[in-house]
Amino acid sequence: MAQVEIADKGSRRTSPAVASELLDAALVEFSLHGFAAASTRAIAQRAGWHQPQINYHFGSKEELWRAAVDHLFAELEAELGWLDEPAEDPVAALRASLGRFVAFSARRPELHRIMSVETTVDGPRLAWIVERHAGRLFAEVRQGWEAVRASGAGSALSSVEAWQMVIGLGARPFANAPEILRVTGVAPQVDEQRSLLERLLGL
Amino acid sequence: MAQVEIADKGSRRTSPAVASELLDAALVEFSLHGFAAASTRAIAQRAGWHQPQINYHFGSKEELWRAAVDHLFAELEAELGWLDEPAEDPVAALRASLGRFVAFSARRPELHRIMSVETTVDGPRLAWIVERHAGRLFAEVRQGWEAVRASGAGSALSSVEAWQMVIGLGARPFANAPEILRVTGVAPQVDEQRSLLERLLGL
DNA sequence: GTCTATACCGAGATAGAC
DNA sequence: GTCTATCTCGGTATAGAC
Repeated sequence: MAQVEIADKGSRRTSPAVASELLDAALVEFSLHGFAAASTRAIAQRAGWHQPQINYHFGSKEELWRAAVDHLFAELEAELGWLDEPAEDPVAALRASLGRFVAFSARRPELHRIMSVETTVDGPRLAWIVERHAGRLFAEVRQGWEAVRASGAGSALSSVEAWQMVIGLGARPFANAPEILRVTGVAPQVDEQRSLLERLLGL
Repeated sequence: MAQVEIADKGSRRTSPAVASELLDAALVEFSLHGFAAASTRAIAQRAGWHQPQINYHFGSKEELWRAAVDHLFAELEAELGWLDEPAEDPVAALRASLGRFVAFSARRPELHRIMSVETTVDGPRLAWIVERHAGRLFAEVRQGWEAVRASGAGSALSSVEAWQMVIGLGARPFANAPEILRVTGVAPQVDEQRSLLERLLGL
């Protein structure tokens, strides 16, 4: 194979991008196998570096996980670009955010995979991720949905129901794409999931 | 604590239920941590037996996993009680099956947890579970949904979309209940998820 | 068939040369 | 900062007494 799978023995490289490359590799491994089953050796190998560099740059596997999740949510929020929108037309604003969220979920299935695997048991990582990221995300969705409903638009659904639909139909299908493909024979598509959501939400 | 956490040292028990008890414990551990991260020690301890008995009764961790999944799907299919229904009224039949599925998913969140954690990567366990169980389940749902649509009832959705909704809104919320509770402040309820699904599906 | 003891392996973390 | 070598721990599986 032409691709380098691991740093050559005896060779010595230097790069300011080590941490960044380790983060990207960590996201893939953590999302595919979960925190406990992912190995720092596999992460380092995927990034083309050595395992002890994880401890050097991040201190521990747990801190690497937190840094990777921070990195991923930062990417999502940059794409959503909230906070600055004055929301003149709440329906158009929510439709736009929804479309960006579905596209992001398809491009970065790691986010929902990590959420899903790390949130079946109520442990410290769940508490951390909700307090730091997911809670704020839900608050934004709830606010957007209530604005839509107050304007007279949207289906007769609570914000919790709307949230469940966004996650269950806008993110989960891409995170579990291998399953859906094998079971139904078709892979989920961004446009179809988005239009399904818009129809069901009445946007 | 009154509960025995592990067999007492030096004591010696015998039971025809060893395998069954190990299966139940395995379902909990596998669903909470995934196949790789679950440990056979923890499974045996949860059941009150010793770790080598897993290899004695099942041969390997992998075979224990398959036996546990078989056991779980058998429970589901017994509850659904398909195959014998002549489906005179397709809407009533699907409504009834849907209600039973949602109730089962709440009572046994292990099923969707295992599906979710084992189906993000397209490995041998995904192929096994789809060919042996999930594929048949989808075929039943598709058949039921197409009968509903042919009778003129139901929302204008494909059977794949209906399937995604059943999983995403009828099973996932209970599998990830800790997350939903922390994020939204409310725990998913059987009646609410069922009525939400019936509304959206037009049943 | 149940149990103790242990072989063997891969994990995360660390020491220390460079 | 990067790398090799290694420590320690916990994992599955197995051997063999009972």
